[in-house]
Amino acid sequence: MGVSKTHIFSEKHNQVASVAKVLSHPARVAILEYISRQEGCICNDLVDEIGLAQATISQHLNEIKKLGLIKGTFEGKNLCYCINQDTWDTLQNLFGEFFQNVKFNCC
Amino acid sequence: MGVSKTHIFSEKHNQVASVAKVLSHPARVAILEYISRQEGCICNDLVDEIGLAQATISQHLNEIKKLGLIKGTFEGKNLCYCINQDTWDTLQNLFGEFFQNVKFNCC
DNA sequence: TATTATTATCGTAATATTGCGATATATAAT
DNA sequence: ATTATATATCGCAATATTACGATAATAATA
Repeated sequence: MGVSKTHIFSEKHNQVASVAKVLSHPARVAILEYISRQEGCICNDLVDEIGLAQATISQHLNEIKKLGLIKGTFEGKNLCYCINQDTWDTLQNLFGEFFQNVKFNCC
Repeated sequence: MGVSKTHIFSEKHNQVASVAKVLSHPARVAILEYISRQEGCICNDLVDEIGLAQATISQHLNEIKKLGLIKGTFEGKNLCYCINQDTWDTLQNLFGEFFQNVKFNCC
């Protein structure tokens, strides 16, 4: 049928999956790292840096934004995206805990 | 066009994305946690535990296996899946580093 | 070797993702 | 207000993922 049955899984498992989904495309991983290296990055730079069309970059940015991992503010006529530290910490912990728990419980 | 341009990204970024992809479905997150809680788990248990068809569980297991996160051995007539500690550690580090680096570099 | 139980694979339908060109919207400067 | 530049959204085509029933393969036991 092709439609994920998210309702049969726990809140936690769905959360981990949601975070992972955003990181499951190399473009988004690259975007996040690039943003973190700049002090505020400009979307147009990303188009050159990453090598995908502007529309595609915008789409990827939107998926990252939906998770709350980045926030953008206008500086002059450019949009400056920045890592949202609070969300980042939360998701890092969520993920770290999952990895640690599974490892800890393992046979 | 709908085909990911993995070749334009760095090895590291593709690796992170590959790991994340496996964790990007709640069923696989749930499977990994369940396996870690048992000492060796049986695939048939998973069908009851998770609530997806046997064929679907098998598919998900295969994707986890392709990453090397689990290994299965036969015990009696049942397949016992176990977390592959080595791979787990490696991927945990890969992921942890990415999270940490981005946070560290952030404005 | 036949039987039974477990797991994997095949085929297929539904849905989701990726990518891009075209176009719309938004902001700054003129 | 008009123009120029930056970013977002729309529409579409190609491909990938998810799920399942049916069936094949595998392993233990009778």
